[in-house]
Amino acid sequence: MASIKDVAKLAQVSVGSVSKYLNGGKLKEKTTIAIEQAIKDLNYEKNTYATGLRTNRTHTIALIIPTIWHPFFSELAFYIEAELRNYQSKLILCNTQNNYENEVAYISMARQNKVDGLIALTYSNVDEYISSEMPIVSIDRYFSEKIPTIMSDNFAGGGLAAEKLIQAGAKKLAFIGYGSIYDNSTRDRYRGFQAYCQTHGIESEIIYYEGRHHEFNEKLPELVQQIIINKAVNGIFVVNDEQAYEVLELLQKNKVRVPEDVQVIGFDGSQQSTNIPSSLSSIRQPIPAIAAAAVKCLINVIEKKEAPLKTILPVTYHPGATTKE
Amino acid sequence: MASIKDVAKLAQVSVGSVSKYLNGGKLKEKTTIAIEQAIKDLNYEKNTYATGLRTNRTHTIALIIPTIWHPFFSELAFYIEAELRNYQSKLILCNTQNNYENEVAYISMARQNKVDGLIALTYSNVDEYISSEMPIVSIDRYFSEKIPTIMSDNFAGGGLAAEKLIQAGAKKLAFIGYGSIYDNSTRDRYRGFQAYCQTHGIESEIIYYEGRHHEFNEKLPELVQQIIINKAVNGIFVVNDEQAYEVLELLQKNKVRVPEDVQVIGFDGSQQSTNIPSSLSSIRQPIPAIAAAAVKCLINVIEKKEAPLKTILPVTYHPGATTKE
DNA sequence: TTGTAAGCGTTATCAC
DNA sequence: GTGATAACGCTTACAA
Repeated sequence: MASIKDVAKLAQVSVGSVSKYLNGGKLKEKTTIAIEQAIKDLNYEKNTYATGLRTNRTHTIALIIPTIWHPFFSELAFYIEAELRNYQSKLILCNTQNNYENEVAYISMARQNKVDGLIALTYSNVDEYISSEMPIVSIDRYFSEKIPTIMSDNFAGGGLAAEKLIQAGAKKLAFIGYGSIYDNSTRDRYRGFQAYCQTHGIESEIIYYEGRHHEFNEKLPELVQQIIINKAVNGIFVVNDEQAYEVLELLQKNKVRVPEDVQVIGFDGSQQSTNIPSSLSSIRQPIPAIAAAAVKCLINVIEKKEAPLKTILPVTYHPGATTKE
Repeated sequence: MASIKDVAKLAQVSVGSVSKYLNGGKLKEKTTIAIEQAIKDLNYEKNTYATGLRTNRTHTIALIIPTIWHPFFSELAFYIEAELRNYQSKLILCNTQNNYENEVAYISMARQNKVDGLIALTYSNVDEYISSEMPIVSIDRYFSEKIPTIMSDNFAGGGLAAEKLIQAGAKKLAFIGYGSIYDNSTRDRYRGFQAYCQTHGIESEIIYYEGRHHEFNEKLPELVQQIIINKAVNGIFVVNDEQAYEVLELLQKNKVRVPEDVQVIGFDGSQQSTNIPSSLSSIRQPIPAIAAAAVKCLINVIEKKEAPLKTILPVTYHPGATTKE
């Protein structure tokens, strides 16, 4: 592997000049040409690690998500990676699998100088590991005053779901969902939902389980029975698409027809790039916009420029086959 | 950020000793304790870039795929990333978006010392960019004698699809698919299919389009009409799940009932980690095994140990709602 | 405009 | 066992 020294020698100039050339400095045309020729001849490529060691900038950022194996996160990762290319930066993928140790390990990577910064989507309490030194942007979860956060307008999304269910003829509504203690975004979903119902005098149930995914899933059959049988609910807003599919299945088991008897709206609306049919009505998060905002924000933090502490992006309603009309 | 020098000074030993400690060498107990204390006090972490510069090993590998925003690739990436953790290595995610320039850019990353090796899933003709110096493992595509390849048993999968269609009562079969000129894996799918049909005296049509995704998609409506209307085919094996969904949609438009009139089997069978209902019958690739084999193989190549040049892994049939019984 | 040389944080090779 | 020290490939003053 050719180094900058080899280039300098072949071009008969100094390493300083080659370095200047590589970093866009001004040189005599003759020098420039000689260097370019030498680079070509030697098939020279800059060693990232030497540069990183010297400059403390690696043009690599880490994306921390629960799992890439999920339509929402894979779409998000897709757009973030694409966006990073505009900044000549690479993406290190970190699946935490909701494992606290994994999260901490990945966050400490930043301290080892492996990455310039972090984009994190986590619901664990990792605050203490996030030093204020380290450039970080959070998606969906609000950490503290100092960490810029990008999120969808969950509150408005909740309201939109209620509105659409009512417009579609539902009379009695319910929200079903869960979230961690640190998760404000899912709370905002039902708060928006609730606010809409109160303002418009609509009967509604709120079922919010504070805890983990699988615990919630265990309770779900009972909850669904409850609101359908006992409460005569005919419009359900579910905290996310994944759980909405779960609810749909349970409704089917209970011989409830969707959308004839009960209508259902989910949240996320991440699409398959493939055309796997997605029939669920959903409140769609603006994933490309989230990705763009997160990357731009992080780059600004890294370069110590101004970055907005809170970015809230509008959601849209995406009708499917689980609502009428 | 504390460096090894700071640790040495605080522990009142030399940097050499600290380095030896960090890399598992033997030291007097007293020295060890002093170093451990200093590391703790200073919150010291090794600088990856200095190590990388010195050792030419970065514990980072790049995964090159068309797009992470696809169930098959996101499942693959999930398992690869998880597997890499066993080797203390990180994953850089590279979406080529089927763009040749992107692929080349990512491959050249390896030469810049940014990654120890590459796991590539690409159908472009990037051979020339892949120097023999660089550790690389290919998934699904066979490059050359020198590059280890991991693939599913596509040939057997094709045969399995034919067998299952026949078992389910189909009488006249067809294969529909496409692939790039360099793509042998999709070819093997129909070859296995064809071989089964010939061996068992089954009437079959093979439609294989050599070219790109979107071109094939344009032709698809015509092709489907052809085999349904003119050829009276009642069992279709489609080259992958994505296209199979496309075919299902076209059948529906043509008022053909699935599976009553025509049965369909896809290929890939990647599941959603979420429970989005997947109703397509499919030949499932063993994604976790592919991931494990690819990582192990790459690590061996990097460490200049023996690695198998060809690994072929068994597929399974995953019945859904698009076949009878 | 160009060259020289120090130094980034490690590892590794020597002596001691 | 331990301590100096050169070297990895690059950037960046500073000198020429």
